[in-house]
Amino acid sequence: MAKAQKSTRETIVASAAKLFYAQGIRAVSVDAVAEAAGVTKRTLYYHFESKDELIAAYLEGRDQPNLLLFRKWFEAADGDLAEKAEAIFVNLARAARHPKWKGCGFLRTSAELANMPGHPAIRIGAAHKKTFEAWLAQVFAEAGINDAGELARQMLLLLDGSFAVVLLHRDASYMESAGKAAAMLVRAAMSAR
Amino acid sequence: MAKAQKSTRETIVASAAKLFYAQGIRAVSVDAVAEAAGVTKRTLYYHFESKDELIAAYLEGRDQPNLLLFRKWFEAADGDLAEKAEAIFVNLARAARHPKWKGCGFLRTSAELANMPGHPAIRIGAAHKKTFEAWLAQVFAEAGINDAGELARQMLLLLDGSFAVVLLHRDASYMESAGKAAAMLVRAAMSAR
DNA sequence: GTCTATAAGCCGATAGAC
DNA sequence: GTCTATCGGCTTATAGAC
Repeated sequence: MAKAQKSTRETIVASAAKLFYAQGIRAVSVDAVAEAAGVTKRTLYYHFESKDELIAAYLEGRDQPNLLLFRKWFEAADGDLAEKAEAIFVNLARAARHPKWKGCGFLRTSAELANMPGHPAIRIGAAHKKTFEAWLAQVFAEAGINDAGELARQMLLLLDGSFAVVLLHRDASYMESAGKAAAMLVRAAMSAR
Repeated sequence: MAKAQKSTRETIVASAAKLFYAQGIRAVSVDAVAEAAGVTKRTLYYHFESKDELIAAYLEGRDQPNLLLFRKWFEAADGDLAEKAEAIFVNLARAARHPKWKGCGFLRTSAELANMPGHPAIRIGAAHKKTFEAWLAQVFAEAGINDAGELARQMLLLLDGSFAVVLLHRDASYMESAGKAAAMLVRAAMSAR
């Protein structure tokens, strides 16, 4: 019952996540994160060696929650494999219509840090997407689809494409188009099985 | 024969484009752009009211060249409609393997400026993608495809998805997967025509 | 572990001369 | 139209007290 009080470190990461996602990595200063967390900058630098480490901690903290959400949407959906796959996009479209939605934090960070390919935050983002892709591939393979890996890649491309396009146009209906395309590709793979 | 010498303004935009694309908008200072262009900051601010205006000019200058490249790739490809569509992805994969490739400047800028939805640079990026989508829709419609608009949207999603995913993983083979998915969707639309 | 205070430098933008 | 010089503020990160 009694939930452990958040540690200072967790408070800082939570504030960083909120600000980095809302405004972007380079647009948010360490000062702003410290102030939002209610600690001084000195305390923040006691817990994190650098801003880069804080960025990495922000994305690290989003990895599992995001993956679980996608799985939940998939598993909760009725219908065949194509409909369950499409459900991810439909749910995402609903989320994207919220005014605070600003795309995918992993992709936006990798876009912002494109000139630092080895940055820890980019590694974490890449690992996150690989985990999602591997989960999809497993689901498709268990359904008896032949080239499950390729289908998983294509669905990932549609998903990340919809993140990018919806962010640019602020039109969540692109996510529904992506879902329809995904469903069509799944059906084609099912019938070729 | 005699090619007009580049105006100061053009020189500045060219330097800005190089630096903004290579390093990101917020990572590049106005000082750096001025120095790369070989002018003082005062001169830069004579030609541009603000950094935001300079960012907009950078993307404005990329609009037509990028669109023309995609059209060229499409038109130069042999084969049916599906193969011509796939050719865009194959050519893009080749470009993406160049070490200086850093994704799509329009999408990266929109990711970086996600907290400023009305920013002129985002408007220019959105218009650019809409023009591309409209061209695709026209090509598909002329081929007699029923829901040409929806197919164009799906292909745009695959294209922009491949920009994002290839930038994150530094693995251009995702573009070839996107191309295969696009070809499959085009073929499905062709046979349902 | 958390504080106050500050270093050392870079940021976007501007003043005024020519 | 381009220059030199500089503004005030913000940046990441650190020193040293408690």
